[in-house]
Amino acid sequence: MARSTYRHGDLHRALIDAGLELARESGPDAVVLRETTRKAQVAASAAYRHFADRDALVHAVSMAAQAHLAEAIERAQAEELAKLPADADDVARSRALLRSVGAGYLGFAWAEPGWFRTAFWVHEDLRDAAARMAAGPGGKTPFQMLSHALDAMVDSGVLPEDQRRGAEVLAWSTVHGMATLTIDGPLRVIDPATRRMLAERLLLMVERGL
Amino acid sequence: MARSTYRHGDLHRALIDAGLELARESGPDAVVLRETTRKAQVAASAAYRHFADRDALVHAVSMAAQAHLAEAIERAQAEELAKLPADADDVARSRALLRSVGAGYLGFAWAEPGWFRTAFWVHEDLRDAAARMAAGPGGKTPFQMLSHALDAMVDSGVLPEDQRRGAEVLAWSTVHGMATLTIDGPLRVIDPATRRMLAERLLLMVERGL
DNA sequence: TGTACATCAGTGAACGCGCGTTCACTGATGTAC
DNA sequence: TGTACATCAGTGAACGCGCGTTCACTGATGTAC
Repeated sequence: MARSTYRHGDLHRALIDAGLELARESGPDAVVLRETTRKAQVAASAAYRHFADRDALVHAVSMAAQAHLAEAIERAQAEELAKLPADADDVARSRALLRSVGAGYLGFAWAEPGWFRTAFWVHEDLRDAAARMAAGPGGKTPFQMLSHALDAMVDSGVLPEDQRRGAEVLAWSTVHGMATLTIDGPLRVIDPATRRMLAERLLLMVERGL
Repeated sequence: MARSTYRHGDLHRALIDAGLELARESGPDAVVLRETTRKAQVAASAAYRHFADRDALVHAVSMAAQAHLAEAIERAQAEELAKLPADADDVARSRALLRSVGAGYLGFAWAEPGWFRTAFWVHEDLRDAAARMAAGPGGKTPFQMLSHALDAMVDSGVLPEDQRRGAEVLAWSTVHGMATLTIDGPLRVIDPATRRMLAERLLLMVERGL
């Protein structure tokens, strides 16, 4: 009896991909070990050659989802900068940089709510551990892109230097809250057009408020 | 054989209370039907006299958690207003009103993270249904208290009338994001003193940004 | 190049678990006479 | 006031379920000679 799938090639990757597919639909709870191995066409126990337990698998899927988020922000940033007139000054550039981080973040949450939720899944046992998010192809985490944009705003003089410290947390809180309230929370009833408009105003508020 | 607990008195309420105790520790997932009935010292099947299924029970517990949140905000508001000098003008009063909504919200999230998470639990089958949160003893939901504070800011002239529409969503997003990032998310490593300071700045940012 | 052998990735049967839910029951309580 | 009876809140045994995890195994692959 031929066992063509005996050596899989890259089961580690295949399991993460299967997990991503499951997570995409509804979030991290959908990454059930048995379902994931089923999707990868492999015995359930095979997962234990690559992950210590289910939590380790979900953690890996979460990291992959974080990378997708980072990539989405990179893409939004590139697009926003490309739209800028060639003679745009540093003020306009730094503003565009910051706004595109927020817009990319919200765009990802709305386009891929399952992945967005998965990216923020936290391993029970790691509740207290330092949390560092995964980077995109460009090598930066969302937090680092946000930091960079804020630095640019200080350089261009839009953001007073004494307001710089901790500004990441304020900006991040704002868009993260809108994301969670509108995909899972009580504001999920807001239609896409309205929430896009609200996102615009939210980003303006951050710019002015910082 | 005496069955002293045959008629319970108010099992409906007792199950919600048991659920609240379980939810307090770690959130809505801890409200397991069998565990809840065990805590209420009753057979598991007894729950079905009061709730259609587990989801209905968790929903009831969620509403109770929402009421706790609303009450915490009411309390924060009363305290903040009491601290105001007697000759404070409407500007100061409306500002205090808004800030205390945010402060009460964040204070509750930090003091009772399990309940906070439970308050935002969403019934799978009700994902698309209109979501209305529960009110506190004062009869107002958190959203209504926020609305009222924003109205007061318009009346006192701090908030331009043309910025009033949708301002609830912007303000709410901001504090909700900080709450979720700091209790569950990547910012959970921030120590209580630092996050209190950041909350101060966050509320200032909202005031200025709106 | 051919053969013997060690490695170890994936198998599949089995396990115990706690869960949500059902169902026929029982007996405390309220009510009608 | 006393008795018969209907009601229905809570019982407890039973169900099937899918889960995560374990374990002895097998056979494809790489390597040493």
